[in-house]
Amino acid sequence: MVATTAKSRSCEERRQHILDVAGEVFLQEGYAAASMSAIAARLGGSKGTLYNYFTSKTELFAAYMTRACVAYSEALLATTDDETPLYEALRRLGVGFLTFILRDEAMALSRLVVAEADRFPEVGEAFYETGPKQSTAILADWMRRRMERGELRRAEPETVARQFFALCKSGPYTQRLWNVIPDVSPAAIERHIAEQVEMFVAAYGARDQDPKPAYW
Amino acid sequence: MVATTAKSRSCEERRQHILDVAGEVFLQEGYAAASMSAIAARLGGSKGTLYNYFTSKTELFAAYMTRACVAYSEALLATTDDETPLYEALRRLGVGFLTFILRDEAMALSRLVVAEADRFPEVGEAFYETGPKQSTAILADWMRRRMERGELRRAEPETVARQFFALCKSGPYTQRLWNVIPDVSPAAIERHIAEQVEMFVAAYGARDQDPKPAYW
DNA sequence: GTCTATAAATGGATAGAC
DNA sequence: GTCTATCCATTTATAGAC
Repeated sequence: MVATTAKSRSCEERRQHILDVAGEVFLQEGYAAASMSAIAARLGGSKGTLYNYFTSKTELFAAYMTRACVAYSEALLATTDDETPLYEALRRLGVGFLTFILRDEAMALSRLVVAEADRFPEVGEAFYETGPKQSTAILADWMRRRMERGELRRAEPETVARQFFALCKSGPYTQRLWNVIPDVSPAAIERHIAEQVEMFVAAYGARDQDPKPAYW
Repeated sequence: MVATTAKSRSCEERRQHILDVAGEVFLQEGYAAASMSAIAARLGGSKGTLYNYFTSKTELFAAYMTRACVAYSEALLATTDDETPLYEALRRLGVGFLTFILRDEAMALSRLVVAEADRFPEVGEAFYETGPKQSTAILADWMRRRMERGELRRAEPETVARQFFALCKSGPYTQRLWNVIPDVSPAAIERHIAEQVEMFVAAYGARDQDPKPAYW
């Protein structure tokens, strides 16, 4: 059996590899500035091959974005559990979420979605459906269980979940989006989340239960 | 005295007019897809003229963006006053802010800033310095005065201001950024802000003062 | 200063050899 | 299926007439 190079694998594998490479260029250059020539060059192949897998640049872009958005959404589910005390659980959730969306790749994807949502409505749609919508639903469920256990005041769980995410995205994340700060240290993430959890619990925490730990 | 056409005014006026027209194209097409030819065509002039005022496309873009960001920031100052009761004042602030950033032009500018902040660091910088930074400072001052009057709990005013803005930007604004909702009605704005003010006051409102009005 | 015309390069997309 | 070569439109930027 002859050894196969990375290029001559199965059709589906090669297609996925093209999406990987195209994604790098799209994330770095943006849709309009990313050229099929550049993608083919980085791929090591030719434009002809590219057009053999995708009939146009728009199709290639849409294919990459939908795949990327699905992958983006599959990371938050692991951080929610029902045993950890409220303060610590919220802190972990916030740190995990903020760390995740602050990765270079995630930032670039967010920028691309925002930039092209107008001209490619299916991109914004795919991102929302697979990312924020599911994350919010998962967190809302978690909030609802904490409410039923009397740890949080009764309120609309969806709204509460959205507010928590919004608070996490204030500060460092937003400033990174505008590129006014170069990088965010883990310590800065912890500090920011601590502030947000503080406010969140002040608003929704049940008064006589699960008090703020003494070591805070 | 001969009548002057719109084109033959003073050099500075003409320059400003070019920035107006270029801005329309940049906001609609994005930086990379906006061509100097298209701008010249919409201007009614020629590319030669364009290059007489700006030596390159990047210079034209940077000039437009810095001007646009300055204009963007001059709208929030009017809505803060110290006499209105807390609930009503926060509601007005929130509705005014959200209405402002939801305008088509403001949305397009935000998209462009986020999209190009990486490739044009001065754009993100100009936007932040003239917009969010000043807005936050103004609101923080206002929050501090409310704290001194005992209407809000003591806390870091800057942090509190950022949190309030973040809450306003959750929901409808974010969903418009991703283009998953077509438009936001004034009623939807009021409803969203009411929810956010509710949470904000629950977190920071002084317990025994300025209670939530009965008609809420 | 503003125009027309054009240069020089690059874009997306295709044809045809192998 | 993948390559080389090429078409044709469009891009940024410039040259030169008026």
